Amino acid sequence: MDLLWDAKSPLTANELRDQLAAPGDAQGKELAVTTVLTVLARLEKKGLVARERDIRPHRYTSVTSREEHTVSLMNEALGTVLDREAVLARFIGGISAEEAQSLRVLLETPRSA
Amino acid sequence: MDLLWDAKSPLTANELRDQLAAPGDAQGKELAVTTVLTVLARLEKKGLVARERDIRPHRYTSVTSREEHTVSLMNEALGTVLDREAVLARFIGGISAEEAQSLRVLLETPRSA
DNA sequence: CTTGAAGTTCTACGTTCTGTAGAACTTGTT
DNA sequence: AACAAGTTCTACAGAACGTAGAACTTCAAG
Repeated sequence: MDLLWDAKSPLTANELRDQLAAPGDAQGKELAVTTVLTVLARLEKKGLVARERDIRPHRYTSVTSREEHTVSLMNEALGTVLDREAVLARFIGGISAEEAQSLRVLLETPRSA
Repeated sequence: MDLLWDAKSPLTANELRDQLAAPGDAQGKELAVTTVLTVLARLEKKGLVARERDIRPHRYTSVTSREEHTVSLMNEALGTVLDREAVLARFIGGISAEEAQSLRVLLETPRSA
C-alpha cells in the first residue's frame, strides 16, 4: 500500500495507477483507478498523504518520506514500553557493525537543532 | 492485548483473568475466562506465548519480554525500508539527550557475543 | 462406574483495517 | 445539452482483534 510512496512526489491517481502497473518487466497488476483513489483517500484521512484539490486532476503527495514514516512506526512501538533504554540497548545489539559505526558517528555530532 | 505480558511469568488463565481485573483501584473490566483463553491461544499460535500442556490448569509464559517484542516491531518496520541508515539517523535525531548518551555508552562497549 | 466441576477447545459475532472496485455524482468542455 | 474524465459513495471479501457462549475433556469424588 504505502509502496505507492516509493514513487516520487506530486502525481495524479491515473499516473500512479500506471506506475503501479509498470515496475520491472511484465507485471500484470492492473488496478482500477477507483481503487487507487480509495487508497489515496484513506491515506489522506490518516494524514500520510496530502492532495491539491483546486486543480482538476487532483495531485497527491506524500506528507512524510518512507524513512520518516518508518521512524514514526519505530517510535510508536517504543511508546508502548516502560523501559525505553532497555529496548534501545537490545535494539542496537541487533544491528550490523557498520550500522553501529554509523550510529556512533551520528551520536558524536553534538546537538544539532 | 499483549498488556497481559506486563504481568510476570507462568500463570494460568484464571490467574491472568484476575490480574487483569485488579490493576490499580476499582476497575470494572471483568473479562470472561474463555476470552483470556482465546487470546492466549492466538498468542501461542503466533509464537509469542508458550504453555505447559501436561499439567492440568495449563501454565502460560511469554516467550519474549515486552522489550524484546518491541525490538522485533522496530526491526520489522526497519525491514521494509531501503535506506536503513537514513532511518536510523532520523531516529536517533528524535530521542532525548539522556537516551542518546546511553546509546553512546552502549555503542562504546565493543563487541559482545 | 457415574456425576460433576474446572478447564479447554470450538464456534461465533462485532469492529476495524486493508485491498479491490462498481455505481453514481461533479465539472469542465464541446 | 451531452460527454468524458475524475472524484466520491457504497460495498464486499479477507485478516486481525476483542469478546464470549456452547460444547467437549479430564480428573476426582462418590
